[in-house]
Amino acid sequence: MRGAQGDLLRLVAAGQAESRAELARMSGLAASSVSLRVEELIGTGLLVEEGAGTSRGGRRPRRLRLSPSAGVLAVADLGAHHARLGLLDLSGTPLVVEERPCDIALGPEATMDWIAASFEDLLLRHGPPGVPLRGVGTGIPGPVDPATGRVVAPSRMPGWNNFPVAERLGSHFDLPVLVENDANLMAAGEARSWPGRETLMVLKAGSGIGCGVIVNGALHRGRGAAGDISHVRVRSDSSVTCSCGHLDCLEAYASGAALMAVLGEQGIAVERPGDIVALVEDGVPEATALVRNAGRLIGEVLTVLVNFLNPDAIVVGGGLSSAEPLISAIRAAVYERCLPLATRDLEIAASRSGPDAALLGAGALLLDAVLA
Amino acid sequence: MRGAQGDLLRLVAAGQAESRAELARMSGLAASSVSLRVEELIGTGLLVEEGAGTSRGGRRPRRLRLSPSAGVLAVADLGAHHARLGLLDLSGTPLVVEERPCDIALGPEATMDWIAASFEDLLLRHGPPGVPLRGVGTGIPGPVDPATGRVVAPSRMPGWNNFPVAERLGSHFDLPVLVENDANLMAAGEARSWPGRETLMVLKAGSGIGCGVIVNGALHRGRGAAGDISHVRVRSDSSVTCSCGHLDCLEAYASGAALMAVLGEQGIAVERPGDIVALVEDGVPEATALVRNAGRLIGEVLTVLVNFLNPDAIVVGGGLSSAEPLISAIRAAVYERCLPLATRDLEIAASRSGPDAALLGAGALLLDAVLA
DNA sequence: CCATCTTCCTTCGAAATCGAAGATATGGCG
DNA sequence: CGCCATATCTTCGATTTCGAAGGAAGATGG
Repeated sequence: MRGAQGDLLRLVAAGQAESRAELARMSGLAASSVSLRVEELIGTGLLVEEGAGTSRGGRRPRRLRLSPSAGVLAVADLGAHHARLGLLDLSGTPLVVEERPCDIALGPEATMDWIAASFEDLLLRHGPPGVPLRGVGTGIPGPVDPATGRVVAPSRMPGWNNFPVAERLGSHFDLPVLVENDANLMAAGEARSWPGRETLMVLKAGSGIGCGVIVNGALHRGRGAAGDISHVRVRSDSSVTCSCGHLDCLEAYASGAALMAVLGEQGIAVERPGDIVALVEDGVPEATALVRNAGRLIGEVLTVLVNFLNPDAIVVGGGLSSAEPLISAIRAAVYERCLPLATRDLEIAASRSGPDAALLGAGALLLDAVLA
Repeated sequence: MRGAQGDLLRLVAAGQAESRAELARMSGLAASSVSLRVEELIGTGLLVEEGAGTSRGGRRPRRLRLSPSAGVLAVADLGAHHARLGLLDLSGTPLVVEERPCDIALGPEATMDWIAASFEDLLLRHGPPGVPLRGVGTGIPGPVDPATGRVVAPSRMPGWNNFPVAERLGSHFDLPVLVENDANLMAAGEARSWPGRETLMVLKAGSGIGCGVIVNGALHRGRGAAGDISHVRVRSDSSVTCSCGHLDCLEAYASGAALMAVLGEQGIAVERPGDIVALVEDGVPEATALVRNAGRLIGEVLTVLVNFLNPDAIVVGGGLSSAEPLISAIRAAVYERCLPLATRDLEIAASRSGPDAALLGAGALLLDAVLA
């Protein structure tokens, strides 16, 4: 699984290569070396040959796939009140995905132990017999220090500050463990749906506002908080104090939580960001206006970042992302104020990976650890 | 010069390795392979052995250096009214640097031909005899499309839009040619002075405001305009229309040109950004207040970007950077409003590479092309 | 249907790379 | 001073990787 062998498996798992010829092109190794190694990998049962692909004008390639029995990954995406949990094969294809209620206010120990137990449960009920678990990972709705796997100064996770999440989760499994910010995972998941786009900004618009950054195809972590845009000061007539102690943070105006609060004051009861989307689709004008305004504010913040980073695409995901006015308003703001060179081929679009993006991202990142 | 050989030369040139042992560690090759290749490189005259280094507790390493006769690079940093020109050896050490007046308003053809002639002149007068020219490069005070080497929509270079600068400069030399935005070159130059700091924002505060971005040790170009912060809208009571057509751009308030205009209105004549620094050092209160305010505005823009990118350091260069109040004000703004995780180990400091940063950056980037 | 081109994959000798062992050189310490 | 620990560099046989040539399988086009 080490070195060159790992590289080849990674290419196949990531869907970047499907045949020996493609592996040779992508890995830079000689075709003959690839053949040798592939033969070994088939021998050890990690790869399987699976029929022929489509010809590109010559002999048809013999398609390669990761063996379904090579292993599974258990991944989770932890939210404030729910968690999505899933099993993936090593190529990142979900075998099963479930959503279960949970409450991060119970604290990090209880929550991590609950995730571990849920993984065991999923494996028992849906894990293919005899296929080993190869890695576990979870997303966290707060900043994670990549060096230590600890949660650092989360704004809405009381009791979690500085808790060694990765260590606790890892204590249940003697395996590679991944703990990462949820927006970062979403970004890693989307990245695979945008081939050819090397630099992405992936916005997570849900109860909060998060953003994951892909630079040159790789997740940019910074010090663990990279992509944070929720505490940017927005231009506003009124004046709101954010939970972080500063004035007029984007999150205080444009997050799902902020919108729900405003709707609540107007006597329109909403429980979760998805309810806002439903209101917008039903044509409730108050909701539409709110969402459009949120999009404008987010878009104005993004203009700065688009000029600075010059991404190839801005991908909008999260519970609010299916509200069409949100994306339109973001588009309008960005295209209006950014430099022509920065917007020339910039695509601004809704998520392609859907609600499982974070789980897919966890799989993609875990794969690197597993095949290291 | 190809492949592994090039990698070893690059490591030596970049100062990342000084002995065979270090080369082995940095390159990942086996010590024996390194020895073989180094012997070859010494044989072809590209490397020379130069005395012994300091022991780290065992046998002393035999220090390796690029041969002074391996080649020279001719580099320039083009400004609005002046150009810095220099010759570097392949390890990026300047052999000679000169500043000459020039005028980009004469148009791209004349300017590029003038640069080429100046390179020839420098070589005649300062080039070591028999040492071949291995590459040429220049910085441009405007956006450069990395794919085509053309200037794209420059705000203050009339007549240059879409001109194939790299092609024109290259027509004089049958060699690798580099054309890059000036702030990007400065960033590439600073990067070598900040070992261990992988992600940098390098601010160029001169007549204009530019910024170069280093992510994971490599220059981030985006679509050619990455790092552009001059047209971010700032919070302001008054209301100024920028040359780009939008309201209240940072550049209209905090660039050297803007400061000079304000000072002019106050009857204080200044010719170039350096004069402002002199006024500040002389304790002229109007100048100090202006510079401090510019720093605050720049700092407020940087807060957004620091939260987003989580750089390891912010480096301030350019003609205004030696004005101490500028950096203090930037520091104050950033440390006040950024997330703790983002500022925990963030360093905000003046340039370490000095006025030749852009030339050094051109050398570093050219080296990659030369040793490709 | 057959010649020809393209692409995929394997074979096999040549070349590069590795890695273990040893030679060389130095600092530290009793 | 002599011995040991450490680090650098080289030697040499074993292993891996390369690359040119060729075989296999299919597309294309008369």
